[in-house]
Amino acid sequence: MTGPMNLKELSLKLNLSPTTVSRALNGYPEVKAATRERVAAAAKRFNYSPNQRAIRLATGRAHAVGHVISGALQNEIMNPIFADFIAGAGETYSREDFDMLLSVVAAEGDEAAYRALKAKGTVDGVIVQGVRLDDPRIGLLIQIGMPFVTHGRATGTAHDYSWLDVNNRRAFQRATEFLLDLGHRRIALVNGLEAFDFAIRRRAGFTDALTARGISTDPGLMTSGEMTELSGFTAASKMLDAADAPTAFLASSMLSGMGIRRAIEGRGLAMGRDISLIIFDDDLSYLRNGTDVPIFTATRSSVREAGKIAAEMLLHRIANPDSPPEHRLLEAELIIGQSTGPVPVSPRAKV
Amino acid sequence: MTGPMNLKELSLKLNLSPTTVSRALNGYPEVKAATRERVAAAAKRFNYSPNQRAIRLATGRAHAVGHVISGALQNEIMNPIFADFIAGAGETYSREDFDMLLSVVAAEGDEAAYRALKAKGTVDGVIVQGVRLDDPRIGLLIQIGMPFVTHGRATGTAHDYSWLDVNNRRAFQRATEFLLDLGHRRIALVNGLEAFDFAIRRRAGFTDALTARGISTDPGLMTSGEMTELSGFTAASKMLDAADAPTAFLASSMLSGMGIRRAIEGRGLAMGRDISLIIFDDDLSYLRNGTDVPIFTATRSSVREAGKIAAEMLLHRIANPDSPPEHRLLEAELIIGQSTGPVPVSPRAKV
DNA sequence: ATGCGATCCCAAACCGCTTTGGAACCCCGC
DNA sequence: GCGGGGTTCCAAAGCGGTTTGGGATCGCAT
Repeated sequence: MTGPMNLKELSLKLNLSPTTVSRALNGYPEVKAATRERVAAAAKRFNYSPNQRAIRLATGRAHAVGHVISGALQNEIMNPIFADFIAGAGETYSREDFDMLLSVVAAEGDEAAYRALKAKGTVDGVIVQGVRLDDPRIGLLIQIGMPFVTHGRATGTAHDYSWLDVNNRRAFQRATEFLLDLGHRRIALVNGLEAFDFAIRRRAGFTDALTARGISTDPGLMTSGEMTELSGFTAASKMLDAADAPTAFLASSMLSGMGIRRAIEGRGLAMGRDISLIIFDDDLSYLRNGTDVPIFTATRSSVREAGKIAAEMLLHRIANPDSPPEHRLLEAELIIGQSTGPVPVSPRAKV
Repeated sequence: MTGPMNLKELSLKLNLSPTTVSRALNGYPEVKAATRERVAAAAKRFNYSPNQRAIRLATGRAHAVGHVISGALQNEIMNPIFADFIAGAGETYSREDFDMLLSVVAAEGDEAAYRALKAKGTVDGVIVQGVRLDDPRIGLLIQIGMPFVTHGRATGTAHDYSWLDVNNRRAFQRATEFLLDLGHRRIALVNGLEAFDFAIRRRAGFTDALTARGISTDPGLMTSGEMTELSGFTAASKMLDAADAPTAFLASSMLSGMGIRRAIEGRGLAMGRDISLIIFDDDLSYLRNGTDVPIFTATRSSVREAGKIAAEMLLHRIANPDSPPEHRLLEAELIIGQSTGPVPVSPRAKV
């Protein structure tokens, strides 16, 4: 016995055929209960675990799903969000005993990557992250017949497909309304890159809330960029130094929110008193919004949980390829922290 | 022709045996150049790409490597570092056409995960991240005969094994010396969790430099914890408010450094003038240390690059299982930014 | 012509599992 | 005592490649 125990050896020891042993272990009905137990016991005793490579060839299924991380996303803030999303999805996969394949490909190499996954047969389906406006990947995956679920919707796509998304529009609408209710009128939006669909929806929610109250949107109060601490800092700095500065900010991420806080405090102002701030909190496992009491007022939705659910949807889709596409829209909750307060009565002193 | 083209079909079209076609495509010498070209052309024309499942079974190799993310690491700052490391490793894998398997397992479930990877034969080797003191995984992997490379060394292990590490000790020693040369004498260390080996080495480098100059280490100036913004903030706040506060900080991560900066600036002090700060910069793709000019003085070593190299080492190891273990020690470079300066002549006013 | 080593190609075994199409056996009713 | 219907098991044919062990064919020296 050189290599690990295999089916044939095991069946020899049991004086059974490989067929029966296989069936016993896989729960097929045509095997006597007593035999099944005998087989199970032997399998455990000899530490038998079936060779996945053989199973995959025999069944024609990869028992694995792929996540393609394209270069376009590597350099952006998506990265830490990806990490948590993947961790969440990974939980589902281990529970269901699926493998997770990560493909890191150069920018614009994603189409080839999906085609390769299909041709080589290494995965049964894929999860698409970082969805853009009218994302071409959706059409491609439908065309090559690869099951998939997206995290985020693609505005402008005619196809029907399975997606999981957080209600970004509603989240930012509520956050804006909350600030309006506190008396704020000059509210700034520090958005993520508006090449991504989620950012567009967030802006829509923001402007929705403003126009509903008859407040005109000011282009000088809306920026879009990578969601980093530095970009948040520079965007907020510029706005705070301008005439008619905003009294409140709405930030698309925790990291840019941290930059905005620095800009606020660097001007001798107090966050939550002089200037209010609401962030979108992806509930990242290493970027907690405070320990007990939340620091930032935030619209929160766990991206890790999203990963978990998206993976479940995909596995369901793989098991039932002909079922109609599913859609899941998660609502973000509004968490009241210490970064918001009523608009100051007297306009703050200019710096 | 229902499914994708396979070897047999292709060989029929070419009037060749599957053997010859296989050999032609895989570059074996016993096939005439003309035939080889004919085969290659046909393969391309019919869009043939060999079924990975079949290759894996036939060759007995998985052509994949695994990364096990254990629960112990999911919640900590390791996470974003992991992400970049994995992205780097992923580059190597795609270049070499290997698959990367990510297993997310519950805390303490990692041993079982490694055993399962071995038994099921889904990977040819693994990369071990987040190495701890005398890490038990090293012995385990040697015992079950799974090729591996670690990112970080495990002090206290008797085994010889392949590792890649950054010279953490030297990096922190140099950083400390740099601060000493600037005249600082009260230097604080805000370290990562000292359950991890890298943190222990960093502390060693720190104390090495101090004692070499005859400065005694002050336990009140050394903390260890998760490398988050908040933990950096609280640690620095406490130290700055104490009598005999430090004039300089050495932080184990960008994130905790950002927290320290906030504590400094929140006290009306200027970073780089009143208080100096050096961070360890993992050069994370979404946490850049400034765009043009570095913000923080830092010891920098790209964790992404480390991932790339570690993956290369592992693939080499898989291809040459009997080669002796390799060791790679990367040196961090000292980047001078705006967060350090000579110690202030007059002790700063107490807050 | 004959022998002989290269060169080029092929038939068939094999990797370790699943799955199809029976076979053997038993129980039962008529 | 025999046909029919369950139950329980098995032999063998895949899955789609790789790899072993030759078999032709050819050029060339003998």
